[in-house]
Parts: sequence; C-alpha cells; structure tokens
Amino acid sequence: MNIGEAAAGSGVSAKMIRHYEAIGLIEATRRPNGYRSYGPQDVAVLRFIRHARDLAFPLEDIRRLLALWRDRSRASADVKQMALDHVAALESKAASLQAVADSLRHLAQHCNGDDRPDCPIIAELEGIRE
Amino acid sequence: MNIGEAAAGSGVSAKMIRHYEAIGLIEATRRPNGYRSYGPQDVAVLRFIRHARDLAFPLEDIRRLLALWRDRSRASADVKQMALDHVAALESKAASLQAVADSLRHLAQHCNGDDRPDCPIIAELEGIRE
DNA sequence: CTTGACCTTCCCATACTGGGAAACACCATC
DNA sequence: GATGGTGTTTCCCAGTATGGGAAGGTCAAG
Repeated sequence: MNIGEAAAGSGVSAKMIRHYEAIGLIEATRRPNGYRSYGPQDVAVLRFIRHARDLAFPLEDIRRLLALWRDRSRASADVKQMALDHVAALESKAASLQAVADSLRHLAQHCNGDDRPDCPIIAELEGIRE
Repeated sequence: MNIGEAAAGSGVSAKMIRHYEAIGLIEATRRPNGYRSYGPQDVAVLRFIRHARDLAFPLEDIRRLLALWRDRSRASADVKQMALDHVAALESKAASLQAVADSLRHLAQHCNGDDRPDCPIIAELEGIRE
C-alpha cells in the first residue's frame, strides 16, 4: 500500500511517516515509480509508534522500545525500567507545572481584578522580593 | 552596561537577550562600536521577563504582560484574566501528563519485570485492544 | 603589540508537527 | 490522447525556547 493508506490505517500522518523515515526510526521499500510501499507489518509498527507517542514517549525512547519490541527474547524488565523512568519524568514535569499553576493562582487570588492598576501578579513579576 | 553585565544582573543569558530583541520583545540602544548598551531599567525589564518565564508564561503572553506593565493605567482585571487563563492551560497540561503517567504506571505494575519477554506494556503499544 | 575577555552576526541543533510549493505519477473519463 | 483530479515526491519554512559554536571586531591590561 502507499503512504496515504498506511497513514489512514495507522493514524500517523503521511508527513510524520516520512519524518520518521528521515530520522531513521523506520524504513520503507520503494516501488519502481519512487512511491514508498508499506505492508501490514509496517502499519503495525506505525501503530506501535503512535501508541507510544500517545503515552508521550519521546522518539528516542520509541527507538529503543521498537528495538525491544522486535527482540523476541527481550527481558520484560528492560521494558518495565524504561516505562518507569518515563513515568517518573512525566510525573516530575506534571508536578512542576502544577506547582507553577498553584503559585500563579495564589497570586491571582490576591488580585482585585478591577479597573485599578494595582496587581500583585505584576508586582511579583517586577521582582519586588528581590 | 554591556550585554554581559545586563545578563548577569538579570539572570537572562546574553543569548536570550539578543533573541528577545530579535523577536521584538525588547529593544537596545547601541554604542558607536556596535555594542548593545543597557541601563538599570532595561535590567528590570529583563528580570520581569525572567520571572514571567519562571511562571511558564509563553513569550507571546509576556509580550502582552510587558505592555500591561508599562501601562500605568492598566486594569488589574486584564492581568488577572491572563494569569487565570494561563493557570488553566498549565493545569490542563499537568493533568494530561499525569493521566498518561498513571496509565503507564498501571501497565508497568502488571509487568513482571523479569527476564521473560511477556510484557503488557509492549502489548499495549502493539495495540492489542484495537 | 599581544593576549584574553568581551562583543558582533550567522548558522545549526534540540523535539515534534504542520503548511505549502513545484514537480511527477497514476487513473478515470471524455 | 488530452484533461483533470488525486496521490506522491522532495524541499523549504513555521512554530516554542534555548543553547552551542564559528568567524571576526573591540577593548583594556600588560
């Protein structure tokens, strides 16, 4: 099948499929006319990639996950370790975003929100406390 | 003062100061020799930007915040609205990261993590449920 | 006058995705 | 066979925000 069909079947845009090929994440055989040609197995790989992206795995992680996936004799411990590392990274990012949100919300609570110019948010940004 | 001193005094790297100028966020007067020249007020602006970045405001928001800051007659309601919008965006991003982390952690919990190949994480990525 | 620290601009890189242009391939219809 | 529509190719550019590094100019101290 051509790239369009592979895209539709995998949920990965044709644009991204070409990109993944350019960065060496996947490969594609070419037809005599230059068109990329994909089989069901390729679509499965693309789906795998999409699911991993849905789980916010960075592409470099996905590269390793693909290698593990292809390795029939992989140890599940390897996969688990990657997953847990990734979970830790996600949670740390989530927590720091939430912390920023909390402190900004706190500032906003003390802002009148009227037509007067005084605003603790601006005061904070000015760095009153420095 | 030169860019290096302004950078040290504001906590914004010289690289970033030039970048902020390039995108029109700030301006700089030049000395005859071509060097950028900054005064204390400029450093205050840079500090303002840095604080806003610490609060994860995107640069486009900072552009507006700077305008509000410079506007002595600004309504605090404007600032508050921007802040609350930003809080909502941050929290939504934090929540979705956390949701991904949760589901991945759940998968990992059911992975033996031994030297056998079976692993529900890989199974999920394969899209068993599709 | 040399040396070293600082400054300038310009290009490249990160990670991921999309938009769009110009050219070519294919297929169906007239 | 000409035409048109759709698909595909490559290439360039865009964004977020930041940094690395090269090649060269400037200045102050020794």
